[in-house]
Amino acid sequence: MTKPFSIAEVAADAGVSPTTVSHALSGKRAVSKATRERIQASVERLNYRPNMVAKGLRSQRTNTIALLVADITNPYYPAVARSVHDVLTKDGYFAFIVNTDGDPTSERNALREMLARSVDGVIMQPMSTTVEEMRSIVGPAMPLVVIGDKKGAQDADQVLTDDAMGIHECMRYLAGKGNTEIAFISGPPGNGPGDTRLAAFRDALAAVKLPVREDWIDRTPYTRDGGAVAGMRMLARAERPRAIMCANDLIAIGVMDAARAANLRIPDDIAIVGFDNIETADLVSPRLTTVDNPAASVGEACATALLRRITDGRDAPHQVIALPTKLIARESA
Amino acid sequence: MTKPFSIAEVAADAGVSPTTVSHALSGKRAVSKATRERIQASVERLNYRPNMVAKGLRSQRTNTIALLVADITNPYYPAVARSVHDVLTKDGYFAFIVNTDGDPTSERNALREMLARSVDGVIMQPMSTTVEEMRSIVGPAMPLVVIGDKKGAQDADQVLTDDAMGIHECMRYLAGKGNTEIAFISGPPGNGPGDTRLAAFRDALAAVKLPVREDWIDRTPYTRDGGAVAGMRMLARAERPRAIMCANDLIAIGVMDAARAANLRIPDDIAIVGFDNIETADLVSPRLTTVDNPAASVGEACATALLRRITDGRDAPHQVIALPTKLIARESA
DNA sequence: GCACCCTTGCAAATCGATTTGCATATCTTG
DNA sequence: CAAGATATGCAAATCGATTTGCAAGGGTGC
Repeated sequence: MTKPFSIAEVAADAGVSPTTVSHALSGKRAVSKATRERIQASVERLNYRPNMVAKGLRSQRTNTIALLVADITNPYYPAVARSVHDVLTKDGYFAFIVNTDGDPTSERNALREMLARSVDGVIMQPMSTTVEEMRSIVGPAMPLVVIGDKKGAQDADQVLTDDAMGIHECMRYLAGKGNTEIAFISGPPGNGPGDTRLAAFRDALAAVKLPVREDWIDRTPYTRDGGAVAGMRMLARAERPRAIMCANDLIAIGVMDAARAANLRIPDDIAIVGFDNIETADLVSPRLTTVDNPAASVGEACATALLRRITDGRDAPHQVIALPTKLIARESA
Repeated sequence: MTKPFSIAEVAADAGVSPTTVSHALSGKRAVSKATRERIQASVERLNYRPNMVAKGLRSQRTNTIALLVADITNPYYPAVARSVHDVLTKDGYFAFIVNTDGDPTSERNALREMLARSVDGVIMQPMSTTVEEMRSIVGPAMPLVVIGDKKGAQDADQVLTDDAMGIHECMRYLAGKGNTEIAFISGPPGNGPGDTRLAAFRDALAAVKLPVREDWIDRTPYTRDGGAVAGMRMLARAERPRAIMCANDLIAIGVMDAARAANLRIPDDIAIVGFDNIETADLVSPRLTTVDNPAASVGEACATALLRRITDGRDAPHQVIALPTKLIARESA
């Protein structure tokens, strides 16, 4: 065969109508044992599987969801994607994974494309788009789970990590070791995790009674290269901080590159801490002190919340799932 | 609105028939300028986008492909996935990414599921399934690009890396440094890259006139943990090799863990080399000597080949794209 | 033996977009 | 100005599965 068999062919083969085949397979209406077995035999012989596109059109359910991330190349996202995948697969769902690069236009386009594809739901970590804008694109009925943005909880279910918790712990740790001159390198401004973490950083510094120096706050793309560039910028300042916290581990690794290039010892000359605790953080040298972001739990929570929203419908109460973060003290700070 | 608008609603709004809207949008039949503009205005006002599910059912083209990988958590795959994504997006395609864990049942199920979803094509790195079996599942018409398996080129387009090239170079390098006792830790047996690489290893040893010791050949899952386990096993042998080549970088990193745990210095006591050259390879300490597997080029080649196959149809000549690999000599060997 | 119910099966409508066949309106051209 | 060509629009069929409404066959009870 050059094309999968249709229900009509199964019906013909079994000598019944397509209706009966459908009922026999779905069990929505009784079908005599004899007929059912005959149909079953035909199904197996022809290797029939219902066409999900047709099914999706009729039932308005595609068993498909969208996972929108900034860049799958950042190891944090595969970890999320993997547990999302594992939860979904059990229920027969599959995911489109789309990279948006955190770009507002890409984010919106991706949302529109996914809507046009009738996905049953969307999981997204917005970088440049507010939850309200997202909602306005996908319409009020689309199940939507947003990673890590407390704002807009009325427009979407939320899975948020308590970034402030880990960052406070981190600042206490740094201050406890005598660090008073601490910089922060965040991601690009917008609606991404960098903003949340920067805000938490400001709070945390205040909590340990340290001043915030605006000239020690920088922003750069969430990549190793971005970190290297911002790191060089930071370390080239006339007054240079003694510690740098970064919005994610990739930036921190880039800053380590910059520190090495500037012949600075880590952590003696410059302490560096990251955020996420990606696998690599434990592998670099010196091993990166960072805040653990439980990617697998985030993914699992997102997928579970989304599936629940899909089955419960839009009137079910909003879900807000908060996950803890914690400092992982290693060698870089 | 609680649901996207349909072509019928656009037609009603513009005061024409759905047919005319379709023709106006596709340009397959002339539509007077006035009508066309009126339709365009309605489209924009209602924010109409054609329903891809309906379109897919009618046209038998979903603008969707499947990317089947063993485990998206292995950094090699995100690198491939990213360039696949970038090529596809330009042409309005999106990808399901499915993890198979290299398990034969999962691989087959995934193929069947993707077939049922009418994807326009499949990119897969098979681990336990032959190309022939894959072809028998998806049928003769499905565009299929396989990563790295020379066998079965009559059943699918191929993107293969010349693993033997890098491995020969590596053995020459190792032998040149005086290593004569070299082990190989491969992946699970089946149809995956480990088999190809192990075969190349045997050839390469012979080429540098070194004997192959069967007790220095082991197999383990393609993960860091797998590498750690096999590494411990290997290093606990009465006669222990002086160098270990691994089927991928993750295994190599696990072997480094094992070496450290056994208080062995790398590379002095035990040289370790990996395969893939994932980002992390350059970050671990000591920096991992490995064979570069050009993931981005692989992804790009896969996506390009698949799109071409989709547009050219199944009678177009088979594509076999070979990409070079090369030794990246760093510190671990 | 009649009425009623339950089981089982089918025809037809539906989801939304595309496309073919047909019909009308407009335009050329000799 | 007649006739053929061209432009433009619509109704209906189609893709494949689901589901509703209808009907026939079989069985039961009184």
